Amino acid sequence: MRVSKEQAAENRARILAETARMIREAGIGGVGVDALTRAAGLTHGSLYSQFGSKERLVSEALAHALENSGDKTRKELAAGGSLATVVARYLSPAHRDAPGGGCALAAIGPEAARQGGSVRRVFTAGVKGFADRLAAVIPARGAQPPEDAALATVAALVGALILARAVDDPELSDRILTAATERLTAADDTAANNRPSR
Amino acid sequence: MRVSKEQAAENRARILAETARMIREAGIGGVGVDALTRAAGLTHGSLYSQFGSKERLVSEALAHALENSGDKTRKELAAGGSLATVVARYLSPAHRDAPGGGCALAAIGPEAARQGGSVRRVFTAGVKGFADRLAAVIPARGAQPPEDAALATVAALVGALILARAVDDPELSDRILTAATERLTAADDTAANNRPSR
DNA sequence: ATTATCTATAGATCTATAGATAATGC
DNA sequence: ATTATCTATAGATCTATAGATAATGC
Repeated sequence: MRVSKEQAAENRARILAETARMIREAGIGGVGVDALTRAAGLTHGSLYSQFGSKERLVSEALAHALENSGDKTRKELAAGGSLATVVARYLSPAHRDAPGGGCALAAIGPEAARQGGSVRRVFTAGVKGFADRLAAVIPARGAQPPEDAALATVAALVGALILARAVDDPELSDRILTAATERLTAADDTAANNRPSR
Repeated sequence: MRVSKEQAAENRARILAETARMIREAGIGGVGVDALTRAAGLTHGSLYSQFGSKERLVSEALAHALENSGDKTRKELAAGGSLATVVARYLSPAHRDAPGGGCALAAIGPEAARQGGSVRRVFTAGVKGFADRLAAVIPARGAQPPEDAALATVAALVGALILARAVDDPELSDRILTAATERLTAADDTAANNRPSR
């Protein structure tokens, strides 16, 4: 059953969107090609003519997910948001409880290290992109250049979100989020503390 | 072929040790019961009489791995080490490059959130234990109680290790480790900066 | 007699491929 | 004629169970 060019493009977009969601929810190894294509209303056979392999589909879906997250941050900052704005959203209970639409870095983290080249490439670009965006708004602190401070901040954000999701104690989970938020936004205070008080 | 009590205990210990290593290297979903038992020189059938299920084996192996890591930190601190000592080891290239013997929190992170109750329980205890150990040596900073500062530190450590392992750019990987190390050990400076200089 | 381990196997599920189908787009 | 999708299937691999085996420990 052939389908119109637009229909095919729509199908492709739907597979990508569903895959982006499902791999963040279940992990890359946690979903099979059958579940991925079925979620888009297709059969698994069609995946191979469109993407060639599961890994290629996954790397494209990962890129899709990271672009969406990047857009979110960019818009937030363009609208006058600060580092604290981004941190507050990233470490919110809402983000913790909805991994399917959230940060892919925190969703697949260690699994990414075990994937093929295309997935790792996309993941690496995602880390760089996130850090670059934060570097532009990060307050200077000590001798550390903003690029390094931004990398450390990305790591702290990802780590806190991962732990908050993994622990089975809701109170501890909340505390991880608030403690990391305080720590990351107290950077402003630190800079202020180093200046003479007014 | 029955085997002596001691032999059986040895076999059990060997399965646990191999599983602890293999799940940190490949993830929980990344190794099957056949590979796990074969690494200990047994067949997969024997696993079910000893542990009953893969999940039970995995949660015991995870506990084993986290105990070993805890011992490492405890010894370091007992020998006069500071927070900086622990951070330097945790964020060393050696730890990054040897996940099989390293921190299980960073090795299975997001996957833990998708596991059954016993695995999540052990993981949660691991996070608490690590934070407790660090809280005892963490320098006071601002209004944040040491317990919260310790949680934020654990999150930053885990996140940095995960990202350093996942990116495929060796320079970026090193920079993530050094940037996070600086950020976490600069806490001492911060406290010092808040005091009158001598 | 008990039991740790092995062998054999069931039943799912996984990725991938080959060939058929049927509608599009020339 | 081209091609997006489906059906059927191959070949691995996965977790788990049942029953046999053979040595221990009473």
